[in-house]
Amino acid sequence: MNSPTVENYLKALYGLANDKGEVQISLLSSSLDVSKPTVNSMVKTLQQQGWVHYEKYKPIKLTEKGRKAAALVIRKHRLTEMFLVEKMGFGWEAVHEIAEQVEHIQAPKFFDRMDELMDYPKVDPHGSPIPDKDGNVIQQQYKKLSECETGDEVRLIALNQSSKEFLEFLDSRGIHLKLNISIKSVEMFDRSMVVSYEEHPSETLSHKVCERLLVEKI
Amino acid sequence: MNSPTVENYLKALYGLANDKGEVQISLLSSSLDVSKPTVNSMVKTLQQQGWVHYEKYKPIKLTEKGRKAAALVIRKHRLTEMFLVEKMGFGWEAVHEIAEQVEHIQAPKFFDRMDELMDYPKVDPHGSPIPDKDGNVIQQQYKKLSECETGDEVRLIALNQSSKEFLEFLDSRGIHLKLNISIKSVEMFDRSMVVSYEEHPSETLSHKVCERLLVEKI
DNA sequence: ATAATAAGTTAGACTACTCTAACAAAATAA
DNA sequence: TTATTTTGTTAGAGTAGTCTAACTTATTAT
Repeated sequence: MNSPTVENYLKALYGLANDKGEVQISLLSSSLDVSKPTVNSMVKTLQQQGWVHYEKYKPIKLTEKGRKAAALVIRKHRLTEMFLVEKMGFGWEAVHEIAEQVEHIQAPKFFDRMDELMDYPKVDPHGSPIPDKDGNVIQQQYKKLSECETGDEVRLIALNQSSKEFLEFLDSRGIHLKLNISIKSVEMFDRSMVVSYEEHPSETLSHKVCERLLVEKI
Repeated sequence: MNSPTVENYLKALYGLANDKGEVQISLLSSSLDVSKPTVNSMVKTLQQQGWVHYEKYKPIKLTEKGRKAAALVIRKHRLTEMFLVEKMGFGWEAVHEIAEQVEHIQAPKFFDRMDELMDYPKVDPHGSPIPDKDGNVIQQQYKKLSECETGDEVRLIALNQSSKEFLEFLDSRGIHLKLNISIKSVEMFDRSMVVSYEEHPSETLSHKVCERLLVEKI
């Protein structure tokens, strides 16, 4: 149906959209690691096929059809990641690369079966929500750990931009989803936080790290 | 690494090779459903890349490098088929289409993990051998049911050209791998066979069917 | 042995996706 | 407000894989 290339453009547009749902050509270009002229011509094609709204010199915006198609690609990606972790025993840092390929498979039954075998998970191994079959996403309520204060008791529910390196860092500190964290203190100087959790009575986390940990108060 | 297209050409060449390991352009053309000029030009490319031996007007032959690469694609295909049946609950008639896509994924760990989870199966759901990681295949000993005689007791170990329709036909008769079959009689006229197995005291199988059932004597 | 048929090749074109070089428009800063 | 920087566009080209039309070589049948 859609080529892997088109699916990748849609997925990127979905993820890069700002509050107005708009994306600049240069952002898409750097994000997909293709040249701006390539993006420019591809966006014209996507526009003709009804995936995006686009006018010269204006930012790109997904159409409703495009938004839904993008969500379904993300659904395939996140179901795959969850399957790889839950049913195949991969670590959460290893699954993104494989899912980047598996997400382009055109076989709804394959993904539906994964979904069924996992008993319809709501989130992927990084806490990101899995869109439903109609492309609807349940947006969770969370705040950044960096926005919390001394004395707060929180639970880790998702991650922000989870790169392989970041995930390996979290592994090394014994940090995982659903972990309960107590904030011992916040350093004024660099906004780093001293926190405790499980067998770790005192760990210091930089502001960079705290911004990527998404939590709920408990 | 290799494009899906190249992987498909290699796989087809492997499967279509005659006893000398040779394949004609027109056979590859009809098998891949692309035109002969397309095959002609693609084969020149494959030759330059060292996948095949090829000279104008001569049949195509895989090089050792090509043979191994083809076997590894087939390995990915058959591991996937087995995984879909054993671990995901698909029927043997549904797995080929999905495996056709999954086989092009470039992630050795993914297939190694399937292999491990299934405890290193030797054959796929249709009884075809799964090549090992070096591309070596253990060729099984079998004969066609059509070559057997009245009174023979045989066990079904593999299928020949298992199309979706053929597999559904077998399902409808309760025929599955490892089934023990007794040959009651062979009809001279059309070479159909009357056989019995399990709860089926008498079933007639056409010569076409019997040619595709690969068995061993017991 | 020649005619008919099948198989293979060449030439030229097309689509999808990509690039670089050069230039134009928009946004930002002095 | 003008100069500078960033962003976006156009033009032109390239690669992988595909096609049809026309032709040649090889095989098969008479």
